[in-house]
Amino acid sequence: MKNNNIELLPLSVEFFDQPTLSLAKSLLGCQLVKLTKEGLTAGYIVETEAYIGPDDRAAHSFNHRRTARTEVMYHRSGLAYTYQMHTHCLFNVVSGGEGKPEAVLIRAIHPSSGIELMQSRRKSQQGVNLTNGPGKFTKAMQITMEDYGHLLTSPPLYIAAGYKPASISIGKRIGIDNSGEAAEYPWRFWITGDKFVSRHQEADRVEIIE
DNA sequence: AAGTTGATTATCT
DNA sequence: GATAATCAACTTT
Repeated sequence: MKNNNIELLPLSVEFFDQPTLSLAKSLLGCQLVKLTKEGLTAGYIVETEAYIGPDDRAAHSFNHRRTARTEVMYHRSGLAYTYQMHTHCLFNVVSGGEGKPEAVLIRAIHPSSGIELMQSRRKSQQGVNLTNGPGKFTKAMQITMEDYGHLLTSPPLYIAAGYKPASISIGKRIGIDNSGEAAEYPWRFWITGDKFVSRHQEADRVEIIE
């Protein structure tokens, strides 16, 4: 068995030029590709969350907190925003365009290429635990702070076309209990029924794609 | 000095 | 499968 990656070509930068909520949905089913010296890893994006600052209390850019850390959120759509959370690195796609600090957090991927390499990076885990969480797939794909600010249209890290999900579930975001009413916004999107989704909560709504 | 989440392991069902 | 306890780093003020 081998992994052929013939079709893993980057999407053009225009893809990222759409409203954040729309982009969060459009990213579902796309592939996230990371190229390293050890080889290529890729996976279908199966879970995303939209963060729409400065009015979104859960966003790092809430209240226009423009700092060294959030700086990249104020720039062009399609850049990578990575941030460190204790031992984990979390990965976001910048959206909203120049001057609007918005982003889409990628929470889970479904491996498509380089699975053996991912497993070697996460020895103790197998099956869905390989990549079913925002800190898990970054480790499996070796996405780090070095990717901060990288435009996602070229190696070593980019978004490629994937497949069109049959059904998208929509619900509340995860892990933002302290964010007031922002915690209720239905800004989490996942591919209905995919095993690699990080948490199985009830959807507020399910959209069937034609 | 305070604020910020997710991964892992263990335990019990 | 679900839940609870525990562990770990960096950014901003």
